[in-house]
Amino acid sequence: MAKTLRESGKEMTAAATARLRHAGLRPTRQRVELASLLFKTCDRHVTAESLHDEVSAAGVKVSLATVYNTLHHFTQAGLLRQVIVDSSRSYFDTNTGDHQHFFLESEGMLIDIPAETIAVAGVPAPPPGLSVDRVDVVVRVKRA
Amino acid sequence: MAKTLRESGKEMTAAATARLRHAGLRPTRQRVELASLLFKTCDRHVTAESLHDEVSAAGVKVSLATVYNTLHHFTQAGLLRQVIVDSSRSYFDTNTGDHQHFFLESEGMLIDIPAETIAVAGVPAPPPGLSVDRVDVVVRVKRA
DNA sequence: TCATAGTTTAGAATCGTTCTAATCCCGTTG
DNA sequence: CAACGGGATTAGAACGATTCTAAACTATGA
Repeated sequence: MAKTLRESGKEMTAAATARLRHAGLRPTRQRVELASLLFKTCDRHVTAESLHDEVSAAGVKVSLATVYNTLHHFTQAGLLRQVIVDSSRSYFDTNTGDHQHFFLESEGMLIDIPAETIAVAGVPAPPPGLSVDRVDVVVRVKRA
Repeated sequence: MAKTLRESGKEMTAAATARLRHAGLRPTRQRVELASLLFKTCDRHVTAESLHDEVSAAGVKVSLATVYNTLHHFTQAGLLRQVIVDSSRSYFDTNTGDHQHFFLESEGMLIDIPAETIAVAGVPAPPPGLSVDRVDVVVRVKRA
């Protein structure tokens, strides 16, 4: 038997709520809405503005400030990862595992590259007093 | 015989002027001043603001807008390379060759990693219609 | 149900950067 | 060497992304 839209909506909400609780975040209406959108599908890359547009288009009223707050809270809680590829916008990735990215600057598009396919060798020891936090690889691509 | 300050100043200016001419850039007073500072030593990493502070501290009057214009012109001319490691500021590197970076975010500090020491293997073919422009590796480091 | 601490919000503020339009100056020409 | 023409410089306004503020709201535990 196929699920009704209402039923799958409820499931989403329940899943999002559980995910937030598990991450130690209070499941407010706004966070549940945003989490539902973000984690409905896998490997999403959003900016604050794109997510705000999306949630607005879905007929839900959430302020842009809350989208920013939520993205940061989700990131701190380990639900998202911030990707730095552009000096004027921040991207957030729903894939928090070890992986890298293709970046198509002209369209602000990110594509995941699984960690297994790429290997970085020969990273030198950092200067004394410093330790490696993580190694980011960005493969910048162009049309044609 | 040691050179006087005035003599080395003149040499700097002459070298900077030649470099600008060679790059097809009109050697204005401001560009010569900025080029002298940038290329006096090797492997510098500056932001518009840090360079503006530096040139101002040297007692030279150059507007911030000109620093931005100049950094972009130098980059287009191949004298500088833009480094994207921070979603809120742009860094410019006087080393335009193939190499990578350590980035100490807490202090906005960049350190070059020679291309030879680091190797990236297994970069997959980009999606159809796209071609690789370049591969950037950023080793994010922390204190202690 | 109540209290409280955490959330949300509109709007102002901030920051880095770019734009505008007036002025300036480098290099060429006469 | 003076005049010219177009690129370069500039102050200040404008801009876009993000953060802040302070007031209103709400999830949660007692």
